[in-house]
Amino acid sequence: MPKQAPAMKKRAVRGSRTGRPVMALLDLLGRRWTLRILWELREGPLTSRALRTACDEASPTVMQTRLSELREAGLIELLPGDGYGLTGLGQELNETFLPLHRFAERWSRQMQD
Amino acid sequence: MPKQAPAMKKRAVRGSRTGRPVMALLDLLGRRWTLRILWELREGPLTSRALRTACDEASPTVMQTRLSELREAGLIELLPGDGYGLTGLGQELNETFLPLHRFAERWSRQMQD
DNA sequence: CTCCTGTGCTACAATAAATGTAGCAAGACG
DNA sequence: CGTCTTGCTACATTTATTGTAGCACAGGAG
Repeated sequence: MPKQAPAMKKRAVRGSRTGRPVMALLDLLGRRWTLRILWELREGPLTSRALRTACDEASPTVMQTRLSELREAGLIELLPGDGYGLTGLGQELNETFLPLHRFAERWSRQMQD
Repeated sequence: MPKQAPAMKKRAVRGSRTGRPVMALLDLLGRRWTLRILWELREGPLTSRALRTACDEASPTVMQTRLSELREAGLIELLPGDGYGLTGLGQELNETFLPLHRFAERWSRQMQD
């Protein structure tokens, strides 16, 4: 079991060495399913299995990997009994993506023409 | 479904079949280097090689793949002489991510404590 | 207690994606 | 011509993701 108390010990987020936090964040968010997981949690906590179902049956391997990474990053947390939920920081990040839904609609419409 | 000209030809964006455009967008943005590319273009066009340099020497293979995908998605375009630049739609999307930089700073600070 | 069910999580082989190195054709400039 | 730089590709190696199966643990019935 990869027990690692402090965040980012063995595998730093790519770009974190550049000293530009936004690069580390972009790399973290750029991993498969990460954005989707945060998105699916926007309305409340979900169990790991409900999350897998919501994410089009993503494999449990990568799902657990992402959940660990997001927990290390302090964006989500495991609430005993309720599954996974956004932390305060995670909610803050998610609000950044709220305009994304509206944009996606416009984007999709423009792509069909 | 209406005719879709060049976009989404052989490999549809994952989630596009759900009919929820935001899923397709999240999948597209969730591919490696995609967010970073959009970010690096925020202040103006870059040639493909300058873009590779800016993106920590990402391999040309995946860089070209991403550039093609982003072009198909109508978010960037190849400006002869100036390299790659954001389209109007791409700029619009990028503005969605502007608060990300400020958030990343806060996030990084909180992670160090 | 035993038998369910659901949780978080892991092993492992197969497949898909990304990397690293090299190189191409086309255009601009000398 | 020769030498740049551009966008872009081939290909073998390495890494990430998938799919299937399963584990240990914690309630709730029965």
